[in-house]
Amino acid sequence: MVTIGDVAREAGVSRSTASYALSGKRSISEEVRHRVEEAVRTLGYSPNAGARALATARTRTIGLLAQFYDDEFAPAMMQYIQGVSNVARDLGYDILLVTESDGRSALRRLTSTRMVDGIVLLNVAEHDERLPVLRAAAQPGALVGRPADCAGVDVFDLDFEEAGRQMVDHLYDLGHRQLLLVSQPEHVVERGGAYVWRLQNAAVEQARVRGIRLDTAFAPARQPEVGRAVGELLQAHPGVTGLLVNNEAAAAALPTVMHERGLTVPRDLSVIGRYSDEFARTFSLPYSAIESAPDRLGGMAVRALVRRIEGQTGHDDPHIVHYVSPELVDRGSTAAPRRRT
Amino acid sequence: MVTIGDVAREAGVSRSTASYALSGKRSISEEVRHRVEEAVRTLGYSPNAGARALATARTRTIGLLAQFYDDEFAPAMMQYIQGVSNVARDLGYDILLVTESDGRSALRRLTSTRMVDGIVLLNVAEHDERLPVLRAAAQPGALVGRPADCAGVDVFDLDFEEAGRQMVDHLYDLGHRQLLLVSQPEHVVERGGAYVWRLQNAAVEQARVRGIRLDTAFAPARQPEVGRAVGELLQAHPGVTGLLVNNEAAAAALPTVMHERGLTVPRDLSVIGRYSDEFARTFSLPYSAIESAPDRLGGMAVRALVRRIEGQTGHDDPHIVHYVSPELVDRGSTAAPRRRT
DNA sequence: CTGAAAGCGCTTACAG
DNA sequence: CTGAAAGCGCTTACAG
Repeated sequence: MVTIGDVAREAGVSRSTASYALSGKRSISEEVRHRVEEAVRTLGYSPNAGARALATARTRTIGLLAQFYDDEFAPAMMQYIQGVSNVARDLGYDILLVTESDGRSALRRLTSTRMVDGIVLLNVAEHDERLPVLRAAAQPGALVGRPADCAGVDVFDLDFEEAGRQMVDHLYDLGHRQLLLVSQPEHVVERGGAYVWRLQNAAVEQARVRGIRLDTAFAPARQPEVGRAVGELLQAHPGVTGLLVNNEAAAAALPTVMHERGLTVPRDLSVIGRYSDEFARTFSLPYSAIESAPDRLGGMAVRALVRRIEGQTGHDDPHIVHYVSPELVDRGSTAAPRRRT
Repeated sequence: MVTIGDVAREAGVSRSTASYALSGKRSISEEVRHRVEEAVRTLGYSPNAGARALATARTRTIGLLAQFYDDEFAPAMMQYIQGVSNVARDLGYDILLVTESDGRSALRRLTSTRMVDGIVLLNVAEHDERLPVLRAAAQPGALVGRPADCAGVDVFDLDFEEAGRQMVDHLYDLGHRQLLLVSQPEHVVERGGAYVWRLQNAAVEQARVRGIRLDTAFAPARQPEVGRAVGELLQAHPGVTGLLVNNEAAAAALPTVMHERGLTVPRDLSVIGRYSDEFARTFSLPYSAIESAPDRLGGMAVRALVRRIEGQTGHDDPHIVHYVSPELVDRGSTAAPRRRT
């Protein structure tokens, strides 16, 4: 292994000079800098990450904690990871990806051993058990998803309340008066997936404000159960003209369900979902949807995190709680209802 | 930050004794070991990863290089990553996930700075440009996917030739005499996705051996283009009674295509794919398929890699090239053909 | 069974 | 503008 000592010898300077020549942290004569760079090239030197981490107390690595729950739809997760990963790289950081089920011990391991300079948490629950660990850690943290208590971390999330209102109003404005909202499985809510009821509560309230009817239901997150469940829901709610889908698996199953029941969108039913454009493409979903912007949210979280790591955000600067405003991507799956209820 | 020095002082022993007490690398009196463990607990000590890496020349981290190509189906990738990640954790390793498009420079960065003890490569191409870098590195490497030259690395892949033969024979045995194989987009092949033509060549050859007709076609990897393409293919091949699908996106699009054309499986068409069971569930695919076993392959790669890292495999021990035998998961989508050609 | 010391490969005040 | 030295927090031969 070639070390900075080898480089220094080859260039005929001291190790400190070699180090400074490479970091640029103090002025170096043009000639020496050149000799050092030359030596680096001929020897094929690159600094040892562990040694540098030890000396600087920085690893240039970010811990990314993601969990793949059986009742959450895996393809939807992937995009958050990609968003985080891409932006991190742009900022010069690598990603330590942890997917183990015991997030608390994983988080403790990464932070207490100083493997990482900061933490990004995905699948954040209302009362996330990883949060106390994260707050106790020396490293800063950024979350995608909003917990009940946002103290001590930067938080980024879609504005699910606004999303719920927007979905209701969009259909209301078209003339719909009887709606059905299909959410993630109840189990997600119980685990603390607060966004589910955040969207739902806001939708229910908005329906009340508008004076229209909105029924709500949970549906499984796995195929093929979800398809069957959605079919049964449509059957049980014959008067519904507008369907809101806050459940990726249900959205993915919907084309088949509609086919089977001989229904056409938006002629027989207006549909509006909540998922990303990438997700829509992957599953060929022809439904208008509130864009969930996973890559954008992941990227924002990393950027805020790196700002804290690098001290551009003061240690006492207030933490951010940022809501991304929902945007409706129109794919033509909504129209005025054919029949009035 | 609490160091091993603090632990030693608290326990009233030397730093080396504290270290040995924790590592168990030499015998320690029961009493001292107890005092050290007590000190660790009261101080909340955990070793600094960078310092340990520097002293031991081991990071207990594995680099995982994955690329998300536009023309490969992202949900299919995810499972390899999960397989690698889960097994790595079981073996006590963390995963540094790299998804950047320039795999060569990423690989160089990870290996030359000694951030990782070994490398797992996904999306391996026939002439993968990352391989020369990997061979030149000090760390061992394991691949999921077989390149033309397997020297210097451990290789794990599905036996795509056997898969092709098996798919043909399965339909042949049922009485089919006119088949169509839909593969990944030609672009994947051009980039070096050799498994595509490996399966195809073997299928073509097997059809020749059996004396039956097998047409081949490429299809896009994105929705909705792939659905349209598959529909047109079925139209252009009216005599076909058996469809082989080596293209995840095409498989995912198929239910809709069949619906649109009013075709029933297996009454009007027998279908056999090549994808994982998890993938089948995610997309509700009712088609029998050769299991692509992504988690198993990923896990095998990590296990072999760790064996090399930890020196259980000698440096000169021959490298492994392991083919997983294809297994057909029967979902009832094949039957004897209704009409003879 | 235990301790004092060297060394892993960097960075960065301190001195000139 | 440059060098000698200390220090980051570990592990592990060396000595007893």
